[in-house]
Amino acid sequence: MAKHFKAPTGTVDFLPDYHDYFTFVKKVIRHRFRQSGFRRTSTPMFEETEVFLRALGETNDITARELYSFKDRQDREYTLRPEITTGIVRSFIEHEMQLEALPKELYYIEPCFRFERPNSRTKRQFWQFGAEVLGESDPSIDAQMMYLGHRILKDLGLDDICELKINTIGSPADRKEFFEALANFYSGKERTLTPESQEKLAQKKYLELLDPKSEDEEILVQMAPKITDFLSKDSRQFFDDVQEYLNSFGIKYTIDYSLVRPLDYYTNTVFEFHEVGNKNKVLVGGRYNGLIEKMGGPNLGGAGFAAGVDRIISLMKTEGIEVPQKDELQIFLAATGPVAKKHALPILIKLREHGYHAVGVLGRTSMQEQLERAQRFNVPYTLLMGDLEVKKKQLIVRDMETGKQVWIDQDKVLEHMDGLLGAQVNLDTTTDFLGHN
RNA sequence: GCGAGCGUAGCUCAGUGGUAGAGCAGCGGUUUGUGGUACCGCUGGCCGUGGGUUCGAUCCCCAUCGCUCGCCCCA
Repeated sequence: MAKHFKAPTGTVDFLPDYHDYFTFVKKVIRHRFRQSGFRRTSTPMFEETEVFLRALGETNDITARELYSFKDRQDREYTLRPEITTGIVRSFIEHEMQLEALPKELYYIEPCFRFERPNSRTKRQFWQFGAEVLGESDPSIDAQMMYLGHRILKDLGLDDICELKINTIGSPADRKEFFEALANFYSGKERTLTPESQEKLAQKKYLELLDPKSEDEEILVQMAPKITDFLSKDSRQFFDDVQEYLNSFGIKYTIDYSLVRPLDYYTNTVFEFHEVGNKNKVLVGGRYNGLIEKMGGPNLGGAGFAAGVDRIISLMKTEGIEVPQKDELQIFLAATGPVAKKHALPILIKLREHGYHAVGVLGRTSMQEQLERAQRFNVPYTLLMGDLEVKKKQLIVRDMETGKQVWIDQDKVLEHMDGLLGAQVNLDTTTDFLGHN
C-alpha cells in the first residue's frame, strides 16, 4: 500500500464540524468590530525574520525557541508570523497610514504559526483574531479595547467563565527606576528564587520576576517594590483614567500587579481575560506606545488585543454552547435508471435554486443503492424517480423516517416540498449576488 | 527545553517468547423498483521503522520516527 500522508506535526485539519463554530465566531467578531469602526486587514503569512526580532526582542524564550523560521530559495531568512500585531505595525509604516484619519482601527482573523511542542491546547498553526488601534494614546482607547473583548466573549457565551485582570507597567522611564529598585531588592536573595527566575534576574528581565513561580517567590514579590511607587504623574493619571472609563460602563475587573508581558513593546496598560479558576489566557492585550517608532515609523502610540480562535471554540464546546447548523441537507434526489437520471438533474437544480440544500443524481441507479446513500446523507426526504415516473411526469416523495410515500406531479414539486419543509429563504434566481439581472 | 504514556485490520482495541483475534465499518446474500433492524458468508495485517538478545521476537533490550497527554512558555 502507498504511504499514508499526514498533516505536519502540530497542525490539524479544520474540518466541517470545526467550521460550524468558526463561521459563528467570525460572524460575531465582524459584527462587533464593524460596530466600533474597525476595518479588516491582512498581512502576509510570513515576514523577514528581522521584523519579528526587532518587534519582539531578541533575547527571550519566544524568539529563541518559538519562531517558525526558514530560508527561501534565495537564502533569505523568513519567519511564519507568530502573531499579527508586528505585521500590522510594519504595514502601517509601509503604507504611511499616519497620513490618514487617526486612529487607524484595524481588525483581523488570521492563521499564525509557532514552533511549539504540540498538546491539547497548543498547535503549530492556529487562528487568531484581534484588533489594533494605531496613532492615538488616549486611555479611553484602552478601556474600549477591553469592552470590545468583553463584548465578544459575551456574545460567544463565555463571559461567565472569563475574568478580566488589568495592570500597568508604566513607561520605559518609569520602569528604569523601578528596575533599579528591583535589582537592589533581589540582590542577595537569588538563592530563594527558582533556577528559571535566577536566569531572568541575570538577564535583567525584571518584569517577569513579578509573576511568582513558587511560594517563596510569592512572598518576595509581596515585599518587593511596586511599580505603582515609581509611576510618573502622567502614567498614574493614565491608569486611573483607564479604570474610570471601565467603571463608567460597569465592566468587572481586578487589578493584578503580577500581570506582565514577556515582550519589550508593551507600555502602560496590560490586560487579560483568563478562565476563572486557572491561568489559561483567553484574550490578552495592552498598550504599546514605543513599537511603531521602534519599527522605524513615526512616534505614535497603539493598543490592541488578540485571542486564539481554536481555544475559544474548544471552550465553547466544553461549555456545551451550540451554534446554528446551516449545512443540513434536506432532500436527496434518487434517480433509478439511466433515463431517469437524465431527467432528474434539472429538477435537482430547480430545487437548489429555490433554496433547498439538495444532493442526488449520483452513482449506480439501483433502488437499493440510491436509498442507502440517501440514508447515509441523513436527509428527511428522498425524491424517487424511475422510468415509470419519467413517463408519467411524476415523482415519489418518501419520508425517510416513516417510510411513507406519495406520488406527485413533477411540476408541483416546489409547492409540495414547501408544504413539508416550510418556505425557503432564497435568492431571486433571476439576479446575481450583486443584484444584476 | 523537560517528563509520562501509546504505536497490532479502514476505525476502536484485546493478545502471547513458537510468524495473530474481537467488535464496528466495508463487500456479497436472505430481499432482481425501496434504506435503517435481524441472520448468514466474505474481504482485510512486514503487529510503526532499524538494530540487538534468542534455535525462534508482535512480545524482552536499545535506538529512531510518529501520535497523545502534562510541565515550561504562551506575543
